[in-house]
Amino acid sequence: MNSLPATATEHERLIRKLASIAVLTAAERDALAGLPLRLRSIPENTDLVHEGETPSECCLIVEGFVGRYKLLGQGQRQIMSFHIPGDIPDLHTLQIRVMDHSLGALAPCRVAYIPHAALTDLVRTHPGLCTALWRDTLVDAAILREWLANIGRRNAHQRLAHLYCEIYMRLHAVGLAEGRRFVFPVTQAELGDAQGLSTVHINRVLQDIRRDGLIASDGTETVISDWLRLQAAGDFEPEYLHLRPDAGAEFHTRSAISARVVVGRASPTLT
Amino acid sequence: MNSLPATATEHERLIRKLASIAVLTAAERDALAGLPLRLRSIPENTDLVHEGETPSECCLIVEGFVGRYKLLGQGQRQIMSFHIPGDIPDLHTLQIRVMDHSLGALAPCRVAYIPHAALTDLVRTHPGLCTALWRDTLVDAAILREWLANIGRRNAHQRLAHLYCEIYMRLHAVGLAEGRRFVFPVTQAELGDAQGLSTVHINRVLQDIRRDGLIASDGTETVISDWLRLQAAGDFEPEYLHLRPDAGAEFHTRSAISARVVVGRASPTLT
DNA sequence: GTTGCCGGCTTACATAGGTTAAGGTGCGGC
DNA sequence: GCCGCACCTTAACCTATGTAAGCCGGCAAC
Repeated sequence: MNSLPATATEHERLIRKLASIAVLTAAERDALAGLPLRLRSIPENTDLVHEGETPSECCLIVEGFVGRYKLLGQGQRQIMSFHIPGDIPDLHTLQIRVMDHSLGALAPCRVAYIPHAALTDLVRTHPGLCTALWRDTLVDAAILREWLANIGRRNAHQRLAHLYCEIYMRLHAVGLAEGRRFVFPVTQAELGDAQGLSTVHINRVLQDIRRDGLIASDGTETVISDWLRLQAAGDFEPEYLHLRPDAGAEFHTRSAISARVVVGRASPTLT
Repeated sequence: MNSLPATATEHERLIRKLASIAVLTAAERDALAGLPLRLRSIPENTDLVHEGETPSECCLIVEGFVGRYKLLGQGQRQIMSFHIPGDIPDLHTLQIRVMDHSLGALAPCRVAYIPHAALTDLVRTHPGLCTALWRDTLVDAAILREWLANIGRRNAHQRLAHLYCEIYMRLHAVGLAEGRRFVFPVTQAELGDAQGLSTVHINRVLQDIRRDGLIASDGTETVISDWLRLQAAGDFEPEYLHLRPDAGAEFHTRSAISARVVVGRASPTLT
């Protein structure tokens, strides 16, 4: 339950996300800002939606961290994507009614539910938003393809390095990274289920990567210690994220980040 | 080059495919039948489109077999999907201009190119087709998710069994399987690149699967010898394909298939 | 303050699948 | 009728990663 008042910030999350992958007109931003939202808090390790359901609303993640996963025959779990604030991980239910997988909160979340009807109205009256939302589902698929390549053809060290690069860039693009620092509240077991590895091996490799000075973590936050070497280690090339060239720039002015940057001379440019 | 005359059959392929995942009105079928197509023959091992390009047409596969792949840093290749006649594997370029991967002919193909402009007109005038095409890209993504689970969490035997189940059902749904028999013109090296395995291991496992009497092949054609055990071996559940319940039924009347069914008492029902 | 649990960490051992290399087969080209 | 080239097959050996088990520290519940 836990109903919270809907303030502008929830809509802002969505607008930021869509603006990171598409150009939005003022009218389109207004239309998005007018969407009816029903807010809820979701505790950790709870499903937002699960396999087999045919929801009549979509979930906009406002705060927290969500994983898309399937449970397989032998009790194994495969996590197929991570979702961050601004994402609508079940947007596809607009077109494909029945969920073929589940969405679970990996950290405590605030979620805004949007009725399907409101979204279908929106895309009917604003073809540009139809394009933007379709595009969003396609970017999701592009990320999925990269994950497939990651798991299919890269070794454990490359996989993890690649994943950290991706998460960092996506958080950065919606203003959720400060310098090279961000929170990524995922257990080693979850990393294993996402990467097709055992938690023991995740632990081994994570330690290697930290020992090599590529990433560091102080409890809740993760820091990229050497962005260039991390990209090289992960064979990472960000084109597949299809971010607009300046995505996230507005959240990362010199003054905005200087306050909390702690490690290194982290510059906000991403090359 | 090799321009061929456009007959009704090319449009029919597309209509069959979309009808397998969505309900089409007569007007929508007509609109699809009116699409301008530019036909070409593509030899084996040739790219239809490749990474980095920004095509202004989409490719409808009329005949043959296409693979979507990426080349990774160390010269490895990951095949991310197989595409069959009726598919438009680069439909996403309508919304995301630049290709982040390549499409290559795994067998000699006949391909019909459709100008982006014709498709954007189509979706503007026929919202139902916009829905159907969006849905098509989402079904593609659903298949991709299943592949991720396959590669991430299943062993080589399960992966291959699962793949054969999927290919069979997809071909069946568009009328390209005869009983339990179909052509799947893919080398063991390509299977390896699709499944994240070496070709040596593909060979080992394929022989096991044949020895166990799950599939058989007589040169160019593949036969599913034991559909129930193959599904069990692959932990296969077809919901993720989001096929309409009767997809393919019209191509598989009793008389239509009985002529060429050879192995077992292959019945066309899929349970 | 104690208890219990979860998440991180370690170790010892086991195996699925990779690598390399070589021989076989069929087929299109000359 | 032979050559060369894809593709398949087999073998020997190796290693990345899995499995099973247990320890430790922190934190929430009582």
